[in-house]
Amino acid sequence: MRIKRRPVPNRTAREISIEVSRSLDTPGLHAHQGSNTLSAGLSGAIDVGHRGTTPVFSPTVSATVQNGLYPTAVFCDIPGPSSSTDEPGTGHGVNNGSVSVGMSVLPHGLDLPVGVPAQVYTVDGLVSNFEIANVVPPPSVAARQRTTAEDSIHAGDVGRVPMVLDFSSGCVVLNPNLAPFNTRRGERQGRISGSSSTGDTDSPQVQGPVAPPQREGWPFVTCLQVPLWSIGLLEDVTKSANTAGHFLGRGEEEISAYFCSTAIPTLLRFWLSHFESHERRALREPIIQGLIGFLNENNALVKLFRTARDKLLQADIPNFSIRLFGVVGAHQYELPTADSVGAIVYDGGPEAVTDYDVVIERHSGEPESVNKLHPAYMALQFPLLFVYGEEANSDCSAYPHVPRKMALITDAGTSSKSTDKAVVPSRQLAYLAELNPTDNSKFIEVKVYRKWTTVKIPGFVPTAFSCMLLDKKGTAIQANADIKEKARFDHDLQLNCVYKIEGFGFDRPDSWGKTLDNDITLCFGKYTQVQLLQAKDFPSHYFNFAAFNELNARLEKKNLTLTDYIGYVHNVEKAKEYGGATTTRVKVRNIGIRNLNNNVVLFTLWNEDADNFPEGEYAEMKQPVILAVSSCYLKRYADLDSPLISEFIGQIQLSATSATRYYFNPDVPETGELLAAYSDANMTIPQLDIHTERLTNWEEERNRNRVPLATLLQIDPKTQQVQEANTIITKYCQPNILTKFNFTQRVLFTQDAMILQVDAGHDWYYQKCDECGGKLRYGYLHGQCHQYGTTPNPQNSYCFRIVITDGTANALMSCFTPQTDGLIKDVNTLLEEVDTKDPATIPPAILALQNTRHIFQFQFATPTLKGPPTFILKKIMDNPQLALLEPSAGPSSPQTNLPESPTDEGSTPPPATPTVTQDTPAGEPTETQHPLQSAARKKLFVPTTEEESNPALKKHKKD
DNA sequence: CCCCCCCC
Repeated sequence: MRIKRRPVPNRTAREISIEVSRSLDTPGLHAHQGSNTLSAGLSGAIDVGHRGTTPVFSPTVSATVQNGLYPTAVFCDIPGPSSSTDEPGTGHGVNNGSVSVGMSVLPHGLDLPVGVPAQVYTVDGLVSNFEIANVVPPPSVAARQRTTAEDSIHAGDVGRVPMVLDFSSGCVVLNPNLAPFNTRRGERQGRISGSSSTGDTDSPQVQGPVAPPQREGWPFVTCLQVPLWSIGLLEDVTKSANTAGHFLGRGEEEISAYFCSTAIPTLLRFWLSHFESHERRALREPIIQGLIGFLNENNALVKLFRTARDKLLQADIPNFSIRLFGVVGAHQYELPTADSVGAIVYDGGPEAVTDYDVVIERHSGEPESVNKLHPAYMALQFPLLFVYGEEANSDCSAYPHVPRKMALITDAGTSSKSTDKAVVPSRQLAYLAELNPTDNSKFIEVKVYRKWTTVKIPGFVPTAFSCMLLDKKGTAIQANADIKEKARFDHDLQLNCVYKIEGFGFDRPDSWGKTLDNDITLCFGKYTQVQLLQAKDFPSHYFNFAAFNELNARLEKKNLTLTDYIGYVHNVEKAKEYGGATTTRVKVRNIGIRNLNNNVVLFTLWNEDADNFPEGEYAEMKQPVILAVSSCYLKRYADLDSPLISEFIGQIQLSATSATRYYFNPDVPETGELLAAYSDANMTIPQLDIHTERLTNWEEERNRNRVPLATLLQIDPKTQQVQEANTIITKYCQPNILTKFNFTQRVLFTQDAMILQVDAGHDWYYQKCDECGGKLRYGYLHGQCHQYGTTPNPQNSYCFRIVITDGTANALMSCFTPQTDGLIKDVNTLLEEVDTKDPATIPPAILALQNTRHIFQFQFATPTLKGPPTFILKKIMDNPQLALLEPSAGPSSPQTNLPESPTDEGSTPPPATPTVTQDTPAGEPTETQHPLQSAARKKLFVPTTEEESNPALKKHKKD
């Protein structure tokens, strides 16, 4: 039953209770005299705060008072017969105007004034007032049984048997002398409205619960009003959280009939566990047995559920359940009239739900529909033990049945007696893993590890204060508080401080945005107590890192548990702003996180987080920087402009959420692993300081990426896939420099190197199609890129290969036109000079390049299956003037030519792919091709291998 | 109560 309630301070409660008393006079209530039932004997508890409203008290109270034997309910400040019937002889009747109903469980001191309410605080800030009733001052032990036994209704029977429990003697006695009250049986109404206020003025006046119960002089009071469903739940939940969860859905709870008397011993044991030993001693076994027996025999709800169980066991009633309906609004403090609560038979069909509020089947067999708001249901909310509110606040909706607190809070300062006695059952320390939603007797000592504001989307409206807490064992749990409490908890719970926390509730985590994998979230509320500790030895971090290869599965599984990830900071982009006045304005900052296998995933920070990334701090840090990110939302981010296949499919993105926090070089084992691996790599292979941006300064440009050839050659030559090649390359690159990583084509290196040799085994020139750049083979038509009837205009191009050395290693480099400008004269000029046009015969002018030294700018050719990487000459940088005229295919002006022509011969240079190979001219950097670049790339960023095998992909330009 | 993570 979930009822949203507001805290009601005593003063307010007092005021409200007056209204209640009026409503209690309504015939609708008194027509059912059994209304006393639920509170009979063990009842009479005044539930104020628990429901956040006003005391409710049953006719039992009146009866008791009238009887004069026991001071129970006294409604002061409220004119009414009840007050006047309070007999002086009781000596306890009036106590500061409070209502006293309940039962003392004090082992001694039973001369304490009765009628002093106990006030208990629920986790959500509600105040529950419980009072003592049926207290039997020792040595008298008495109880009265109602004299009227006319009621054939089971539930009603119960209610009219006030029970007196004398804990000092251990006796449980029915009080036969207790005058029946409310004996007038109201005509059964087909429909009972709990809120009705009409008619039936004949009903005995019931004194409205009134006085806001105030605690005075009672060190400890409790109430034995037990919601039987709570009893059931107590056990049920213990046995099976699932059952309990189902059981307590929202609003209306379907309750299995399983629990009846069997749960009671459990309850009592549970209850007893909260007493001090000396108190417990007084609660001797006979008493317990008596309680059990009493509840079994007399509690209307026990009967109700027993009836339900019996019904359920009847095979001919297939669709049977009990429904307890939530009571909301002003009706919640109305008097329980338990005799109207029979077995609640519910047909199970949709019509049954809509056509009736509740269908009650009495033992007599007569069905009766009852308004959902009928106060009978309030009886179900009267807790015996769970004085802190099974209901608790609405934030803790998932476990409304779970008692939030067990401790009764007394006001020691005003206590006239027994102030030295411990009146608040103390909680015990529990580790987070030991917490149980059914147990509120624990406190925790935790470090505030993270805190954030949970938001609701769309709109990102703040809904809660949230934090993640760590205990000493390293277990983590999330705690939430209503957004209204944010300021307080934000202040009281400081990051990385340790606190003792008690008085919290439990909830199920939201299915989305789960930060943790566990099934419990703590609920903090108004009465959550926080105490700063000077504790040490708390773990510094809690992560549940996903591996790179797990990300996809998590993504596809729609696993809404947020993801933690760790790796090297690969690169940090600047924050970019998108959108504008007409759309959504958003700031984005992407950070590449690379793992040990050189897989890079994107970590995205949004808006303020994007702005607040500590760029300066990061820049100061020693490389490499390990970055651990937490609670990220996994998604795919399709960068349609990216030439990488993986990005077309959609690169996996770790999108920051409000719960996300990130940590540089966190003190976790993974950081050590990453750093160790990085060091290993450093020892064997020096880091490449790669600059992807073209430098405008010539001198800088010609010195850009001066990576020793020996280093470059260490790059795994077996790499075939573009992506793999990229990651291999990035492995040797300094983090935080590369933002895109299709380096195969893009990264330009420079080196001062000597030409050792010209490869004589390779043609030195070829005829290149002017349209596609493909090789024109002598004697073969090349019509695939020319309209029929047009004449190809082949151009000659160098394609000789040279072996260069920088002193560290030798490398093979292919030289195509026009990138050989500056190295050798134009190919056509040379052709006119040579004696033979045979491309296999290397002209002397080319051989003369041997043993000359130059500044080469070059890039990787497409990795080959075998052998070390080869390179493509991009530019001779000996001479600045020449170079300035050269177009470039560097990263800032990516290669754009998409030459076609099938690679019918792998060793010949028909440049058929956009990828550079040692046999392929690495660019056709004519400016006119640029407009085609983007579209072409979008269509064509497929693997080289696939492209080569699929001629259809190679269409271009002519379209 | 549902809705459920922003960007190119």
